[in-house]
Amino acid sequence: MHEKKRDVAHKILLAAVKVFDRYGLRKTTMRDIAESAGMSKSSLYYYFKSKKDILSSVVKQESLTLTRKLHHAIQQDISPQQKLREYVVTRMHLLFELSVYYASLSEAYLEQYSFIEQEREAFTAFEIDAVSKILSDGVSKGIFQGRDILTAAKTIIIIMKALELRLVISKSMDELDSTVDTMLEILFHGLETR
Amino acid sequence: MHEKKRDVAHKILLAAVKVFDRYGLRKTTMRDIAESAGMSKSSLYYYFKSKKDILSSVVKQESLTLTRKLHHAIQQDISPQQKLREYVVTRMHLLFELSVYYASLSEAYLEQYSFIEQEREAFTAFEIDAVSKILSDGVSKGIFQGRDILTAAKTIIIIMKALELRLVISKSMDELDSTVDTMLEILFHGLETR
DNA sequence: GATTTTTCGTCCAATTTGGTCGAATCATAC
DNA sequence: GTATGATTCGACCAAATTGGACGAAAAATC
Repeated sequence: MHEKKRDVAHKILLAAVKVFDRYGLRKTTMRDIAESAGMSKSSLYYYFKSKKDILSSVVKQESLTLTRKLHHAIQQDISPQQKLREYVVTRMHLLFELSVYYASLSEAYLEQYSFIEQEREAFTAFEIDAVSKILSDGVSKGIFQGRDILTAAKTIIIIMKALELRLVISKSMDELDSTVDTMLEILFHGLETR
Repeated sequence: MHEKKRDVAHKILLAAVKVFDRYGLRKTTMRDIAESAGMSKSSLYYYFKSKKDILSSVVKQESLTLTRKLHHAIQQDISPQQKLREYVVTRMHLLFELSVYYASLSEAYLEQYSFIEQEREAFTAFEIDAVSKILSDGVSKGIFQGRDILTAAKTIIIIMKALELRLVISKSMDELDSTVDTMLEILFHGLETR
C-alpha cells in the first residue's frame, strides 16, 4: 500500500543525503541519487517530481529536526547563561550532523531556489525568537543587563554564524567547543550585571 | 622566467587538490579547478595538456611525499615491532592527508587511466619491500618467527587496506590509532618467538 | 618596440544532465 | 486463473555542461 510508498520515499531521501554529503548539492545528479538508493533514475520520479523536490524534502526534514532539538535544548531548567551555552553548542553540533541543511544555508548557488530563501528566513526568525527569550529571561532575573534585547540577540546570532565558518575549516568538535566556551566567557562577562 | 611557470603550475595543483578533495575526482571539472585557482579555464591548458595530466601530476607529487615519508619513518633506530607500528600509523595518517592519492587508489572509475594502475602497482611493490625488510630484520634479531616473509608482508598489507575502509567511515584519528594498536597487539603476539 | 610568455573569450563536438513516457513487472483482489 | 492497480525500468529527448582547441589580446622581457 502507500505505507510502503512512504518507506521507499524515505529510503530515497536517506540515499540523497548520502550523496549530497559526498558531492555537494550542486554536483549531485539524479543518477547519483538513484544509484545510491539502488533503483533506476526513472523510479525516483514516481516518488518525487523533480530534483528540487528531493532537495526541498531533505531540507524540510532536517529543518524540522534542527528546530525541534534546539527548542528542546533550551527547555531545560537551567540558568540563562547555561541555556545560552546549550543553545550555541547544540546548534553547532546539529548543523554539523544535518549537513544538507547546513549546505543549503551556505551554498551560494542555491539562491535560485525560493524555498531555500524562505527556509533561511524562517530559521533566522526562529533563532532571533529563541535567543531573545533566553536574554529577556536573563534580564528579568537580574543576570543580564537590560539593554536592547533584539540587537543583543542579533549580535549573538552573527557571532554563531562566524563560528560556522570555523566549523567548516577545522571540523574538530573539541576545538570548536573550547572556542565556544571562550566566546561565551567573554560574552557573559559583558552581559552580566556586576 | 620559467621559474614563475613552475610556481603557477604548482598553484594550479594546489587548487586542484582542493576541489578534488571537495567534489571527488570524477565530479571535478576543469572549470572547477580554474575557478579555484583564480584563473580562466583556457589558461590551465598552458600549463597542463589535459585534466588527466593535472590528476597525474597531483598523484605523482603525493606519491613522492608518501613514499618519502614512509621510508623516513622506518629509518629510525627502533625495534622491529615499533618500526611496524610506525609504518602502519604513518601510512594511515598520510593517506588521510594525501586525499587525492587515497582517492586515486580507491575510486573505481579511474581504472581507465593506465598511469593510476601503474602507480598502484608501484606503491604495492614499495609496501611489500618495506614491510618485508622490517619483518626479515625482526627474524634475524630473533623477535619474529622465521616464516615465509613475503606472505607475512602481504598479510599485513591486506590488513592495512582493510583498515583504510574504517578510516573512510569513522574519520576519527584517535579511534583509528587505538584500532591500530589493538591490531598490532594481536599481530605481534602471533609473530614473536616465545 | 619587437619578441616572447602568459592569459583569456569564444567556439565546438561529445557527453551528461533533468525529466518524460510507455511498456514491463509486481502485487492484490476477485 | 485474470483483471486492476501499484511500481519499476529502459529508451528517449532537448537542454546544459563537459574537455579541449585556437587565435587574439595583454604582460613581461629583451
